[in-house]
Amino acid sequence: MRMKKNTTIKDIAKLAGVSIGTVDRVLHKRGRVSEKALNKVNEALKELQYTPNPIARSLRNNVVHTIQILIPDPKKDPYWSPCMEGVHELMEEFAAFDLDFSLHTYDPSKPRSFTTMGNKILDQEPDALLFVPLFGRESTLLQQKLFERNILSTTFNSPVWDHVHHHVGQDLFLSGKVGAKLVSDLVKPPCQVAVIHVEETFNNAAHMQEKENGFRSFFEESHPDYEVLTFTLKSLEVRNNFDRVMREHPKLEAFFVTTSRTYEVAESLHGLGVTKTVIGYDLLHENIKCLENGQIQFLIHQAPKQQAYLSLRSLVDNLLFNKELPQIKLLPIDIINAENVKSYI
Amino acid sequence: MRMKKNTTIKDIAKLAGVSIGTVDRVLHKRGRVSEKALNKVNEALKELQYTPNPIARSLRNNVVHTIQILIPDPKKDPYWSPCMEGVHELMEEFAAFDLDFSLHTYDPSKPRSFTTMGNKILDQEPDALLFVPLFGRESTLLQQKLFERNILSTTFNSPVWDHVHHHVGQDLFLSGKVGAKLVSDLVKPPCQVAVIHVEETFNNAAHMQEKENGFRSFFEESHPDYEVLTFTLKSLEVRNNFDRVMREHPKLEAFFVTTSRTYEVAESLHGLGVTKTVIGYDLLHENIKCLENGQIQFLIHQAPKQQAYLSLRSLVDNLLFNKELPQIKLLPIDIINAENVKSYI
DNA sequence: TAGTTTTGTGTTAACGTACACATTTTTTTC
DNA sequence: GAAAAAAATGTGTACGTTAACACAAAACTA
Repeated sequence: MRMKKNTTIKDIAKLAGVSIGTVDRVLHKRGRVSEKALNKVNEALKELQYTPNPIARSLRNNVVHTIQILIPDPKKDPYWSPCMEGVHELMEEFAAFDLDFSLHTYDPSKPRSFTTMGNKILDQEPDALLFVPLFGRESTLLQQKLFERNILSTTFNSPVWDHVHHHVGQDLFLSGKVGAKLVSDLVKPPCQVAVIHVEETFNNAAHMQEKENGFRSFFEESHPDYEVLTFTLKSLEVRNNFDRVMREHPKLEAFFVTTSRTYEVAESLHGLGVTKTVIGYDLLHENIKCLENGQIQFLIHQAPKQQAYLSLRSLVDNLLFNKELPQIKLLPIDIINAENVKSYI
Repeated sequence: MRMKKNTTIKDIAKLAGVSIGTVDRVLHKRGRVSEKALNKVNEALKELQYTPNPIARSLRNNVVHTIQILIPDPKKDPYWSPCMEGVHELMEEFAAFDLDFSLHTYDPSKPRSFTTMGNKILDQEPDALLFVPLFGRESTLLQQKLFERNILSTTFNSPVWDHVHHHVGQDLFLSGKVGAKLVSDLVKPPCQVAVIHVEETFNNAAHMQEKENGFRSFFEESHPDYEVLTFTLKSLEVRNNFDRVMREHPKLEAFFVTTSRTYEVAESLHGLGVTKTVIGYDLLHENIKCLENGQIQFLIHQAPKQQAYLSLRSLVDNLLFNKELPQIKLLPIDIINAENVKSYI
């Protein structure tokens, strides 16, 4: 079945009775075309519904694009290791293209390391930068500099609150509500439930706060007979001092952990010999283990790998094929339990 | 912007001290190359890590590929309408390429209409066919003919059990287990729970049976104090005779509906004035409404749009860029409740 | 040894786009 | 109305891959 091929500038040129050079000048609005020719070309263009062939175009535009990537170090926090995978997957997929990737990491507990690496990257004048804006102030600053220097950029995971250009992530407020809904399925009122923020340093605060807001709003709006408490703990405190929390609040029935350290809460509870409801975030190895042995009931999957892949992909599609960069892409909030977890890994 | 470009056939030729023609003959194993030249080229190939530029290749291989698509008619069953979207999305994305798509539908309740359309498609000798193999026997037959005629094909949603070539779908057995796990979270033993197969005609039987098997296995393996009953009902029976089921089985606490007609069960229960747990499949409009007003607790998302998109995408990637066609791609089993549903639509 | 086939090799023309450059046509200037 | 300037248009080449083609050298025939 040899159907019609797509129309090319040659077809347009023939129909309009001009040369391909003239058609090209019309297409790229570079002037030097008489009004008469312009009209004829435009008519032909409309009649044949021309769409440029992106393949030929990118073959011709034979430039090496440099893309830099700046994400938190997976060695410091295993949450980021799927991002690495996503990035590498894309890099392999596009290995045959003239793209020059460089991958940098920063310490997720040290804003300074973010800024330092950011500046180093700016010096290299890349075509595009993908980064995780963990720290609000520092990220806004970087974003501004990128904008000034006309460097394309996309963020993922944590949004930059001031100047959002392009972002891939999740609706964190809604994510908190999802957690709340699951809690309300599992424990019945009246009772106390807790929001627990576990983090070495209380950075990434906005991120966790959004989740808490969503969580609380669910109960305030439609389930007032739950009492919601909030605890902000360091990782060490969870492991060593959790008995105090339980002694002081014996009526706590469920725990909503806003970070990937959910397993620490689950393990502490297990260590204390109590069986409570625990809901948290992310498919870390430790979390999955707790999920499977019943110490965690649900996890919310933030799909870091997909976030990294998709955000990088949109940059690549833009550079290579001139596809439009989407402003904000919100990924689904996946609910994970002991059964469907297998289908996610 | 000025880093090393990827190595081309020309670089290989220069390093090996031969012409690009010779290199090409080596790459495509078309003979007419002396042993000496072959060795030199192979060495150069290894040294420079050559990967062919897929863009230049597909520009050169300027053929119109015809791809036919055969899916159930969304007018007969709205479950299929996201598939349409997925297909159209891909078609737009690849509009600029020389691909000739044609979209055909069949009546999901009439195996004959599947076979008829299938034969019509075979007559056109397409390069590739994407189809939903709803009917086991008929699909196997079509699959065989496709194989004989060397027509590329991919299936999605329902697997062909005999000759699986390439398939995108979900693990239906696991899907049933997920439903069971959710049921066990919401209703406490001892009690009765029901598997309900709702379908006009009992086609697609294997599909539903797999889900039931998974569901039952969960309880048999680890939760023996639930009693599982199975009902196979026509849509009309659900609407008119559901009171009989409830009268005969007053201890039924939860319902696991294996098809997208979950809302019919939920609405019947609501009509009878009883509040029970209902878990089912798919993000139909009606199902979402029931989810939001509490008549359905959970839905399992089969991601028909993604299935259609990804399966078609793998065909396109193969034809256009010679990417390998994956044998089986299993998508995650998404759990949907009244909150996270917003993030999926 | 001349004539024929086989085998190895390099050259070249596409594919569709984009842009520099050459060439033609039109307009301006004196 | 001829020369110069400006504007409009056409031509050629490159991007990397592929395959048909041309041509030479070697290997066979008779």
